[in-house]
Amino acid sequence: MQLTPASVALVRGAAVQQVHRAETHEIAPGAGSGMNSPPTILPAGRVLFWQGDDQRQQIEICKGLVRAVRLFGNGRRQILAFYWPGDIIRAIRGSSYSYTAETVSQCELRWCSEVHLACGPTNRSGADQILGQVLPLLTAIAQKSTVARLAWFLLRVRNHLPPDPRIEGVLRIVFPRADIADYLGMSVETVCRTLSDFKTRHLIDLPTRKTLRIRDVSRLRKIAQGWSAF
Amino acid sequence: MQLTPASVALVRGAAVQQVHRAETHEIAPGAGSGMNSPPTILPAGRVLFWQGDDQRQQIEICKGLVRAVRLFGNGRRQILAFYWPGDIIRAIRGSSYSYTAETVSQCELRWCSEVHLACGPTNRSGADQILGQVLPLLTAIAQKSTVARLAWFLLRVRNHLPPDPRIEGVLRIVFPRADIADYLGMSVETVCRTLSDFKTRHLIDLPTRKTLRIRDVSRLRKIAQGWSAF
DNA sequence: CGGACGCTTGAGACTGATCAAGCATAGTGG
DNA sequence: CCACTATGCTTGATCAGTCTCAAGCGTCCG
Repeated sequence: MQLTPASVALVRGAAVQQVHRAETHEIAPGAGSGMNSPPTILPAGRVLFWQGDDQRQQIEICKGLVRAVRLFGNGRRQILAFYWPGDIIRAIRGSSYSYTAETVSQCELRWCSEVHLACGPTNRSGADQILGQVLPLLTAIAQKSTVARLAWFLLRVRNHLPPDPRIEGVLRIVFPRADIADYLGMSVETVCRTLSDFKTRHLIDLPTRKTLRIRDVSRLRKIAQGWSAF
Repeated sequence: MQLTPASVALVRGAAVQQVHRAETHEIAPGAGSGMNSPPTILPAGRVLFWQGDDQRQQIEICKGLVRAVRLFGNGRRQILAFYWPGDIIRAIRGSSYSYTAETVSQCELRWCSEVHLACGPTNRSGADQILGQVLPLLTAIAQKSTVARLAWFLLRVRNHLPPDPRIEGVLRIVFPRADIADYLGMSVETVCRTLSDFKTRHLIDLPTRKTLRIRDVSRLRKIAQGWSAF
């Protein structure tokens, strides 16, 4: 059995941290030198850093998808944000309210020193960055129905999902359904059912389980705005 | 009719901002001088600053209660945090994801320059501060039942609520039920019902509508942890 | 004293979670 | 290359939890 973070989280107490740390990615060589390290390729399901770590590096995502997640003792988790190619992860240092970063898919990453990017256009603190992600999420979860939340989510990730090379206009869904569920605060079953509903209503297509085509953006927008189911 | 922020929010578009600004508190004299201004007393329901304002001052709460809230066009709102005596509000500058600050009860406030407090023990950015409030709230709303959320809330505010001078061990609930509802993402009716349930189960007392006595902290803690109703 | 507002309780409907079963897909080893 | 298996996905049935609508009550303030 391979230990994925999700399954490991079912274990309680100190053992969690132990196993967790065992599979943490070793920081790339030369990362602390002030120069950018060369890109690193990581498979899916690897941890970049743990919540509570004193993370002083920034991580640039060249390819792939990374999720920011809070893990709880009862096996549940809350995904706070997704990071897409071009994003730079700035960790929250010295805060008990930080998060764990994991690769969702295979990733090409670049560790870089904090100083190097401090003056760039993305000059925001890690807290600022996460807050910009979490505030809309909070209001979506607190105020929208599951249907509206999922529509909102699809519109948000639409511009980030990589296109499927085989069919024009089709996007590759790089995350499992469980990630959508743990991001939007709903069950996997409801995610599936609602996606099927969207398909039935010709809002989207699901050519395969891992591909998506958005057919009616404007109607999806209307659904995403309101509370009501449809 | 008196225009409270909540009722004004029912209006749409530009008019909202207009009326809103009309009742904004005028910044205390001398606030920008680098010296602390003398304490200011404000009645309940006044706005300290608006979401999107370029707020460069910090506000120390000497007495009373302030709420951080995001207002939406459809009349809904999401309360992000409460600030209690001793707290210092650091606004989020230059971010579209900032918030509005309003007095919940009569308040004694002190405007102070940002520099003055930059080296104190509360040396955290505004984003850091809000994030520390919002992350636990997000996970509470996303993962707990309404019952667990309310128990969690009561335990959180317990140490901040001012004691009622008349009866020993009784606290004054300074916020209306609607504030609890808009903070925890539930309806006012559910807040009422759940409080009544807690009373029936001897977890709390409600001597009057505005007073509260917590009778069984440990049982309340158990309820606050789990998803299950009781 | 009257009215407005906030609080409380009830009835009903409906959303969404849970449990359960079956199916598709990708990965593995013969 | 083909079973075989593990995993993730999908759909159905059921029901608890929570919202909505509605009505009544208490309290505060003019």
